Amino acid sequence: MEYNFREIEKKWQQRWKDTDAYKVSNNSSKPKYYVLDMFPYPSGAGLHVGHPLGYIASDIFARFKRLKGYNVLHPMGYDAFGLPAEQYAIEHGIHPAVSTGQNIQNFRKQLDNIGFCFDWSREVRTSDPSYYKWTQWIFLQLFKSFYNRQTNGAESIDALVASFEKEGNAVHPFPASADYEITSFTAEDWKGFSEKQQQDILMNYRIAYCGYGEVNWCEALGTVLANDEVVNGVSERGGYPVVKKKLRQWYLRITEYADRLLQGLEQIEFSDAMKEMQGNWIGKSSGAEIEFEIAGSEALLRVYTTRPDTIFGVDFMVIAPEHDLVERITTEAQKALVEEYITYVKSRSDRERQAEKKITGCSTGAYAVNPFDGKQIPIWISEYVLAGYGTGAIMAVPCGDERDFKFAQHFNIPITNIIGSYFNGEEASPTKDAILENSGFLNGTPMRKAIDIVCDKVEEMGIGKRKINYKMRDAAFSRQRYWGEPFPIKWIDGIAYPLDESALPLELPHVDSYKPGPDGEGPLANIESWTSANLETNTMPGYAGSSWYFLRYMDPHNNAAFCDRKVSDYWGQVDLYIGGTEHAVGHLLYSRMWTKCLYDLGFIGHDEPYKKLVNQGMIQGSSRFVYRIEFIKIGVNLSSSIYVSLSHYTRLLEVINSGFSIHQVLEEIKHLYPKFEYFQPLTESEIRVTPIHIDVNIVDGIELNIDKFLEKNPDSILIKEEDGKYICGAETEKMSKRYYNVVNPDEIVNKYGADTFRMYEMFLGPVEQSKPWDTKGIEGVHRFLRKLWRLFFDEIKGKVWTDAAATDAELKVLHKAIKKIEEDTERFSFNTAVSAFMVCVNELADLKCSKKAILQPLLVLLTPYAPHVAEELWAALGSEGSILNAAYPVFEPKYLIESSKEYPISVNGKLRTTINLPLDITKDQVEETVLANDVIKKWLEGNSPKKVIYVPGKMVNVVI
RNA sequence: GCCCAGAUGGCGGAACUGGUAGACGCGUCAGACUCAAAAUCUGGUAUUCGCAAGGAUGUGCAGGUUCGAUUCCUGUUCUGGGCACCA
Repeated sequence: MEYNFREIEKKWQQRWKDTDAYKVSNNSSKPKYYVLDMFPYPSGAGLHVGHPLGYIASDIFARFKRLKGYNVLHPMGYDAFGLPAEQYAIEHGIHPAVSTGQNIQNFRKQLDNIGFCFDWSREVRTSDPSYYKWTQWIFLQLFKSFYNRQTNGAESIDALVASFEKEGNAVHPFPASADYEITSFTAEDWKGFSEKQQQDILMNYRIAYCGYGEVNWCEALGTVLANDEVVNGVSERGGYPVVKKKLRQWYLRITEYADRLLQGLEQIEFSDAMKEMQGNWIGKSSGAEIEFEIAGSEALLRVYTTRPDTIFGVDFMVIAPEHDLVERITTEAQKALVEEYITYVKSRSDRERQAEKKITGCSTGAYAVNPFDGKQIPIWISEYVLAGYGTGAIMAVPCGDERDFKFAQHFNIPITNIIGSYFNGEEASPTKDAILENSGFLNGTPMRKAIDIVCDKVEEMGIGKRKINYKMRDAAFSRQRYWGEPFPIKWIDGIAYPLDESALPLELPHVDSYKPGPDGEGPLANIESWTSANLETNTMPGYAGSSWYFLRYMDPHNNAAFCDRKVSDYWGQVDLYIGGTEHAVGHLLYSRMWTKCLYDLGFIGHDEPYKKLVNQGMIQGSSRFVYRIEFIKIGVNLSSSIYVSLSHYTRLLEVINSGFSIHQVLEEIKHLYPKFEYFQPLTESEIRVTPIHIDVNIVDGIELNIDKFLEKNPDSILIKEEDGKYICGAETEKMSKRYYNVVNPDEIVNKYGADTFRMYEMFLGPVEQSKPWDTKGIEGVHRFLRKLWRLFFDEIKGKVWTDAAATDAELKVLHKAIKKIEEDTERFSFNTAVSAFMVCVNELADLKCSKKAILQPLLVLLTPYAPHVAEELWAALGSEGSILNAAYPVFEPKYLIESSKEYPISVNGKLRTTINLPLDITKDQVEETVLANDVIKKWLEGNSPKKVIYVPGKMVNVVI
């Protein structure tokens, strides 16, 4: 009997399906455990080998917990709204619902091949009206709520209205992220306001609110572009210019939750790195907001600084180019320059503005006045100051800040040194340890003390106040797109009204065209019936549905609520959440915020969604390149189909980079490929050798499969290496369709089986670690499973396992494995657990042990890792019931007790010999035994030892 | 540019709390079985000097702490992830 994995896996997958083996109940006497994967976006490229890494890990853990006696919730679904489906629709005219449905079917088939224990009866799809009904419903709750700073939580907006009617906004001043023309009003004011005014004010308090924000606008395409669709300042499609444009947008007031999101991190098990990333994203800082007078103007310049102590070192001010003041304060002389600079900045993304090393800026010609010494400070605009952070203006202290320093140097602005020898004139020093100099009344004061002194002073003078600032901004929550949840909002006379909850779901209407609507609006603006009903034409972003899906799994078919409170109280937090770090600051923050909102409003009983998070590494693709020679003539690419092998590429690159004439380069090519002919005019054009991604599946290692390549690219000329091979370049990149480096798990499952695939993905390395995909080595895992099989069945003899009693040596092997595998599984060290299985089976094979008493518990250990073969062999042993419900074996210490151990003995840290010592030996006895040893005596060379270091169970070191 | 992480043989990786660096697997070399191949089994395999016994070197790079550092500290290089409309 052979190990026929294809038959076995098919059989058990069918059996599990037929018996609903993985269906989970919301009622159980067992303790609960919730294992969740970040659900996938069902892309057209299908599942690639990177997806299952996390799924296999969570599957192993879910199965492990089940064997340990827990009621385990382990669901799966699809994050089905998103841009790619819409782009596909624009290009191919296929409705996103259709293509997404097909992709989901494909994903499901691929997932099923791997033998996961998902409870598919709980599947969710965010694009399904029965699901997004509740996304819309939750949005309405956020719209109808405000953040009460008195009680630190979300509350009904009705309570706010009641307070306004009684005492104006004295108790509830505008939130930090509000933007309204007045800052305070009385009860009388409120009652006198028009409906529109009242609603505008309320909008500034709502947790889900409407405001104005900048988007990437592409005039040529008439549409808003995602950052992803903008490459080097132009649209990815077509290469058209992209500029910033202000549009009406929905937002979530996540800034009000900044502190709670920060504090919440302390109670949850995220990695320190993850907590740090979230903390940095929130970016809490304390400092002061200070107002500077502007010479010859009524206007005041408000800056935020974390270092008020350096106020005498301010040599210039920088305000964001889009700052309101720019227009008011720019002098006549500077106007033209400033306008030119602003046009330049408009074409640049926030990222570029901060990343570029190039220093740019422009003086406004205006001067601010230092409130303490009256010094006139020039005001500049520069792209490195962003309008969205702080007040959009900074006071620049070049001796203390590197970027300010470089700016001052570049524009020849004189630098005041206030930190004495900490500043050497070569580079800035952000020290807080200096004693202040050149600082008026602060001279001689340590910087740390000066911070408070200046804060007190500005508050006393009424020109500023202490302020806590957050880097985090409110979350943009609308897209000018089709394929997303419609907002349940109606606009009447410029006022947003929520739809009645009974009208939900507000279904996404069919459109004839996915093209954008007028004035940057989304495709919904093209629908007559939609606009005439005054419905909001924006849709929600991709993260809307994923911000609460973990709750829907608990109660997926509930039509009366997003999740019954009793059910969410039973399952509570996700005990283990597995997913990539790429979601560190997006999804993970948003879902934490939604959870807190739902908690505040009393809909659920916990305010952090995830108890523990494990970040799986990314399985990267290993891309392959061929190198094409291209001739460029006045912007026209004269296409060639000559591809050079890697070493020639390196050589040509060298020639081109060292400034040789095109003629010489062409000669070089001719040298490689004598048949190469070129026309004289080419000598006036430019030549390039461009790496081009090719399908990894037609490359063997780094050697191109020339036949397959020529099949796809006929008429190509390949300039090969001397040995006749064409060698490709290689690079590690994200696995993606666009890089042609996607490896499909189906092929591997088909060749080696799901169990081998599962164990191999785990064996590759730690789950948390990123690594490029490589099938080298999968044979070893497959061999292990066949070896295990042979402990049960022989090709000739058939059944070889017996009922004989196990020996102590055999029990020792088993119990060692139980201990190691259980520990490793518990701490997510699945790769070492797989190794432990291999060691165990090798040892059993050496002992020729085929005894049921040993093999049966071993199979239970194996179930989470290789469930199909474990079930099959379990049944073969004539065991009762399904192995899925077996009890996890308990390791017995008595089989692992050792009386003595071989210790390494070192002299001064150098290993010299080993000695067998009893485990219960005392420190003194160790010293005595070791010093009496002949080898050690020799190494001591008559010296008396200074001390003997004995680490029980580990080693002994003699120091002389 | 900013934030986070990683770097160990020919390759993937192990070393859990500062204590024998290289478990386990791949590859490779040698051998057994075989007419032969596949499969399977046995042994070797960090580098270097040596016939050997044995020695020296060795965890990206440069330093530091320690009897002892892959592990801790400082600096640095490279690679990967994120940077607010990809998901």
